[in-house]
Amino acid sequence: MADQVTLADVARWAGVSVATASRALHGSVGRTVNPELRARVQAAAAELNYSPNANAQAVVRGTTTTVGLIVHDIADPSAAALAAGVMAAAATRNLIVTISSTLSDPLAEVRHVEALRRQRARAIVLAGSRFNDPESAGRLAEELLGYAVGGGHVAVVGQHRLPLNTIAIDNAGSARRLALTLADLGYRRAAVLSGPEAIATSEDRVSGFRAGLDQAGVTLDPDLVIAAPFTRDGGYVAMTELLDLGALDHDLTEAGADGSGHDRPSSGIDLVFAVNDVMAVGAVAALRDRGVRVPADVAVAGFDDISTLRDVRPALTTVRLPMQRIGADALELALGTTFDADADSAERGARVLTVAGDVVIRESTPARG
Amino acid sequence: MADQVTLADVARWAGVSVATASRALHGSVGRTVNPELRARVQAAAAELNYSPNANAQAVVRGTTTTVGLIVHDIADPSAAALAAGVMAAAATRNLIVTISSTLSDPLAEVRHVEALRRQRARAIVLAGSRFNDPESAGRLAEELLGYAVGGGHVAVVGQHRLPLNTIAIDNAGSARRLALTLADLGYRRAAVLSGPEAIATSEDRVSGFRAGLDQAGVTLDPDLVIAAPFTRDGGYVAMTELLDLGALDHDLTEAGADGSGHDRPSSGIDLVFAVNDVMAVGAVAALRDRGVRVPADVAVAGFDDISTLRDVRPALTTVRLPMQRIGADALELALGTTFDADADSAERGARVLTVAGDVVIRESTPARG
DNA sequence: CTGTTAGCGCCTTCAA
DNA sequence: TTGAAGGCGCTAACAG
Repeated sequence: MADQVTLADVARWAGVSVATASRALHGSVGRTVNPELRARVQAAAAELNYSPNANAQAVVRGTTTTVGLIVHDIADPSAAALAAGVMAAAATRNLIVTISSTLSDPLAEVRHVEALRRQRARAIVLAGSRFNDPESAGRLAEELLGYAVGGGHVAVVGQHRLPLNTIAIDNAGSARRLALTLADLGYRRAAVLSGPEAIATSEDRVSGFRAGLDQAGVTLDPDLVIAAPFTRDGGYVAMTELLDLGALDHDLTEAGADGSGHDRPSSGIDLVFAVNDVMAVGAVAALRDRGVRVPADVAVAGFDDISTLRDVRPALTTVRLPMQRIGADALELALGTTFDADADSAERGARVLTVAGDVVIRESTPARG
Repeated sequence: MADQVTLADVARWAGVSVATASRALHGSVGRTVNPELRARVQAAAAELNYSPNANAQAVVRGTTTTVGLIVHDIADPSAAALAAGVMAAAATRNLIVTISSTLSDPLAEVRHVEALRRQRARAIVLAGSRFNDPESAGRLAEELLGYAVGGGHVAVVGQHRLPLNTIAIDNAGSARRLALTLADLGYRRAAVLSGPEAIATSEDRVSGFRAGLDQAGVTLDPDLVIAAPFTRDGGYVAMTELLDLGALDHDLTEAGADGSGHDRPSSGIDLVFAVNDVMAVGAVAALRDRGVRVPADVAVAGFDDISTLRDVRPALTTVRLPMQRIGADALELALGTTFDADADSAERGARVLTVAGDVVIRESTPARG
């Protein structure tokens, strides 16, 4: 490995002092340098293939040009959209973005904050799905607060109930409105495909959905809430389980058997709500594989309004969340506020932005007669 | 902003020297430290909320624990999958991943490599789609080589024809095989929806596809190759343009007008190849909006086999690329080899892995009678 | 305008 | 085993 070229090398080669070289290359404030010397320094730098050491700069300047983003899984389209938003906002400020995925490991979340803190990242945007795990939650809070007290800027996407800038996504309220709308359309027997119990986002959507149904006078049978991984395959498996439970039996047997013209007796479900679009797509696939028609035999709704899924047919009823925008806002929010350890949340200016989703009704949940 | 706690603070608080504190916390090689002292130091660190300064460590150690990944657009599912692979591989080595999107700007690619180089990133995985722009290509090569000569580890995904570790994706060959397979199925008049001309990936797929058709004795009318952005909407727009060109006219008018029973005369196309799945989906949407049935009226094929699109119907014929695996391999490849400036490509051990895609025929391109 | 001189926070010889 | 001191690459006073 060839040795790194340092500023001293450049200065020597150009016949100036390191101070001059530094000023010529990066221009100290107020200071100016002779054009001819500067040209010489720049030529030397180019000649020697010099690359300034950002770490050394960070040490002396006490700050970096890096921001950190922590997400659940970058392969999740929703997280990718958020990341794109953060990166776009970062680009306008000439900042570099470091991304890490927690892959559903609460401790990974803590480790990543810790790492970002060591790097002296200028800001951290934490969008890892919240976990319902008290221990890791405590350590996370500690780490985050330690970072913030040290002058770090933070924004949390999804409520962590911490005295930090937050973009709260109203999962519960949005799911509630979705449920109300669907009840209005005539749906009366729903099943839910939820994510892992440890993920609060999923739980909020389920409880909000249930609240909405309650409000509409529709009850949700607890046996019809199936937990599974947050993925497409999770949706497929959960839906299959639901079918094996006989949740839809009237459609496949009774309706055909009695031929009475009464379809969908109260024993069978008429609607499946998956806590995210990806799971919903998996559910639709499972239904199709079993010969169940959507929405003729059963309706399906999701959550997120993932753009790459906007073209699946039947078009999916869902709740739209502007993730890219949220990502950009999160970074701005983080960077816009400084943390003062001696003030309480409000005085300190920790701000909370609440984002509600838009219910989008599409083909997968038509009005029922 | 509260001031940062330094190692000196911790040492003072624990009543030891900074040297001892350093060794207690990170354990220098060969050196060992009294258990009791170490406990005291660790207690002090915890008490003071100490966070080691990774930048300072990087300066003195001359290396970091960061790897950089450069992609076209992280919101592109294909890139996100690659990123997930890189991150997974990085996690096993305790490395942090910095991601940046070039957003189709060739100069951004150069800037990002430059930034990563300053950060003294331990490795760079460059997967930004290659641009057919000689100037930026030259600067990119210069920057990349400068980084490699300085001891940096690099892997390039997609051939850059540089003496660097490369994971070559056989876009042309794969597209060729796709074309051959489709010709075998009976397709005779194809149109192509390509990406921006500056992106080599797109061009390779187009030329490979054309070569395959040629080999099968089918010609591709140059007027039927439409360039558009690499996105879903790009696919939609390009397909609309194609329809406005009258590429499908026989289906919508002639076939109905003459009622001769000869459907699909040689004047109309029977197949549309979009250079990636996302564009293909946009194309299908455009067709649907115009009342054209897929595959009954025209067949559609894509490229990438994006997992979230695996459930769209009709299921899309495409070429499968194992992006996640490629990402992981790319990082391993980069980290596994050291660059020796005084050797040529082969001696130096710059390795080239070629990955071919698998042609996957699905409902969108059934055999034609 | 330029050069000299302190550091920045940390690790690592080198003595003790 | 511990501590003192030098140095990593760079910037920012401070003189000249």
